[in-house]
Amino acid sequence: MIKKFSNMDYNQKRERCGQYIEALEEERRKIHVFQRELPLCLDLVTQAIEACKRELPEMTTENMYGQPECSEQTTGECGPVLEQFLTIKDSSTSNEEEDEEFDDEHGNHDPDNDSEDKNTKSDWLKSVQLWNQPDHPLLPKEERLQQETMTRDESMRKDPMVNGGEGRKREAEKDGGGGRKQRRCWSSQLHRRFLNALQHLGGPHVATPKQIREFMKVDGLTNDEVKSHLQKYRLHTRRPRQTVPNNGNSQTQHFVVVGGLWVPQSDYSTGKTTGGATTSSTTTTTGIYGTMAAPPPPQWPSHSNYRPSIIVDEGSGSHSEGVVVRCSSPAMSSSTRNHYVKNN
DNA sequence: TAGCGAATAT
DNA sequence: CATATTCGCT
Repeated sequence: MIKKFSNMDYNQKRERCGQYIEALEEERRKIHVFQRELPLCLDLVTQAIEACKRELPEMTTENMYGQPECSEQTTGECGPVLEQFLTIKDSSTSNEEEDEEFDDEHGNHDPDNDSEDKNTKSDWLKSVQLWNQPDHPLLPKEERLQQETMTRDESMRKDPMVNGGEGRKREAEKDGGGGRKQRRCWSSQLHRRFLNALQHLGGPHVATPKQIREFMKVDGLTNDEVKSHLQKYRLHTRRPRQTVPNNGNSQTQHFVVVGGLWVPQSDYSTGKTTGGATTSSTTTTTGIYGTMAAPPPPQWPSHSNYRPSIIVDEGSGSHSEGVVVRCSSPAMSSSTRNHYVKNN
């Protein structure tokens, strides 16, 4: 008798807890958009979720969240994350092609990052070490890896020189200017840092190569490389429109301003309860470029795969190193670089 | 001079 | 294509 009752009670409890977790997860999904503005908030919710889950070991162990935290370096303690992110592709030494993709949580498909993660096989077994500088005069220093979701697979990566050998040295100075620079391969890690930098600096059009480079804190990375990459990035993000035959589904994405942030309407409105995938990232051809936010041009192209995520505001004062605090109100464009896109 | 962006070269 | 390098400008 009693037993049965308590059992039932337990079940009820479990159910309630499950619901609670669901609710929390939903909240988390919502605020995920503001990840950069409210990192702690996100963290808190995440932790709450995890705590709840721990309490219910018996629950359908759908461990969706590997280890959501530390997705961004935002908070100060992380400090400058120096790593050897660079990778010089040496045609022959195959092993690159790394894709580690899964920085941000996996459990929920955030429409934003989603575009980035997709097409990646996320095998990242090979991963590691982007940009080997066999020279290794460079910093052996490295902080705790940030966006590593290393749970038990942290094994790899972090061994900067395990890959194919190749004893290239940087022929920088002396040489006098004969040889071209090594082709730098922007690994996804590196690119992600780049993206982060962009976000924190206010978008591809306001961040300057130098700032970006400094923000990334990737050793060995030069201004020119960043500049070049930025250029490419801008070109890609410029107008993703038209290109795709626009399959009749003129997705009128509306963006609205929330607390100074541009955000796709569908992201925070819609009372979607669980399904997550509101914005069916349609034909996001954007690939890795898609993740980025750009300052909303005077009139945003209504139907484009190009969706902004967040324009920094940088409220969290980690160590600001020249972080440009910029409010992304539509009216902002005026002042400094008022020419984003020369509307042609 | 340094930095940026665009154009151009590889 | 994705980088690298050059060029013109501020």
